[in-house]
Amino acid sequence: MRLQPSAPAATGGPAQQRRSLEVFDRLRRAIVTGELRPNEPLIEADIAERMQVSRTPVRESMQRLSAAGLVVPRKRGWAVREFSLEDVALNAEVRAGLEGFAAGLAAQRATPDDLGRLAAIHRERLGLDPEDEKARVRTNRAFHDAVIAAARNPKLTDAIDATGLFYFNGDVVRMSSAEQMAQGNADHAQILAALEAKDSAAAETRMRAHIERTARIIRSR
Amino acid sequence: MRLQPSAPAATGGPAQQRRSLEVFDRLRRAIVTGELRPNEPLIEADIAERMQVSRTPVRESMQRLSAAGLVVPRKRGWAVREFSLEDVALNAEVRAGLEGFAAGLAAQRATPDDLGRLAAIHRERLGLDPEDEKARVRTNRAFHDAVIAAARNPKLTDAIDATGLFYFNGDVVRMSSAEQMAQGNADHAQILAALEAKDSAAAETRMRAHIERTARIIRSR
DNA sequence: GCATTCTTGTTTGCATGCAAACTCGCATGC
DNA sequence: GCATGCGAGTTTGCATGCAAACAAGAATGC
Repeated sequence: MRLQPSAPAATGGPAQQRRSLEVFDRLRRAIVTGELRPNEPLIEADIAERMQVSRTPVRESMQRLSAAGLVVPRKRGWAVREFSLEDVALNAEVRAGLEGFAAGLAAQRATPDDLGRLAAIHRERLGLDPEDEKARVRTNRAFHDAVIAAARNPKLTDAIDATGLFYFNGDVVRMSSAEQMAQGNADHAQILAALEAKDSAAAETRMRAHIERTARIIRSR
Repeated sequence: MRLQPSAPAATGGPAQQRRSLEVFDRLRRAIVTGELRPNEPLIEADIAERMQVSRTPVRESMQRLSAAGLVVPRKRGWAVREFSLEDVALNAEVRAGLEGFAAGLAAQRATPDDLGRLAAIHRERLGLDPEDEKARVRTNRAFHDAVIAAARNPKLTDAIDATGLFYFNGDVVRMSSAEQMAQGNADHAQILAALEAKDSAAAETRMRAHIERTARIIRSR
């Protein structure tokens, strides 16, 4: 997940809300990695002590986490939001629509540079050791991000980021089998071809189908 | 804009974060209506006094406003985010993609009830006094909301809500002329027909075109 | 024995206190 | 005249205080 636009510059920033944002980030990470289990109640004083801050930054980060949909209000305080398989599938559907749309725009707007970058990522991916899970996830992300960036609409990028994730409380959904990886690469190749041909409709259709395939894999687990 | 999912039940709720959420809501309204001008710095103590609360709920609501993209961090504190015409146009593009996608899903999933509701809204709209600006805005919203609801994907609904609005700092973009209203109604009729025919592709295409038309009107102002 | 009220401890929501960071005007030096 | 440095006044970021809401168990009534 890309960081909120309000994240301060990495270095030399005004150190504005340092504690508050760090708490936000640590909690976010803890939730999406599953370290904090779904429905686990979040005790302010507890978190504050563990992170060596007062309750104030903890409370402020709760507001952000709530806005991001990662925690939900309880009668008293907050609890970790539970992401069900159904949630993930619904998200995947939205993402299919959004990323498909982005691919369609990218077909119209991608510069030769964009296309070169995409082709390079794709080539790297083809040469990958199938056992290297990390590299597979990274290059897959890179491919999708590059397509989204080529759509040249920052609002669209935000919207896609906001849908979040292909994980639910820590269990990353992965294209585990070798065939699935081959299928994914074939999809990417088709998408890339459509972008290079500036065929907007094809790019959209193929990206949508590519993500819907992933959604189906999730549903069938 | 629909309220955050974390909004408490209207009555009898646990009165949880009453002040904090009220401040959020009042500020949100003040920003989108333009009462608070773009780039206006937001002084905590000032707002707190005006709203008769302490700085704490003000600060908490800032976190939410920031997450919603309505305020941006300054070197010191926060300022009202400026929505440029360009921002609105980019948003409209995203919305065209999302609502088009929603219409496509709605064509597959709308119940007879959904279709009845939509037809009723459409009929009401046709009989409207063209001078009744409020009713036009309201029924237009109702039509779009009904289509979105028929897509039966709450995440999609959230994503559409999050893109926000057709206003920028208070200036609602309206289909001002009579022709524009007629054109809008003709679009709606076509969309409705596609939904009734369960023609997903047509519903998507027409909804997308309908919103892109609005975007073009915005751009040309 | 079961339900109901009372009691006590926890945890929140909000207010306030305080030091540090920044702003801006003014004075001083060149 | 322009730049640089200093100091008073804001305004923030975070810590802490406090009363009210809630939860859970003990005591009481039936």
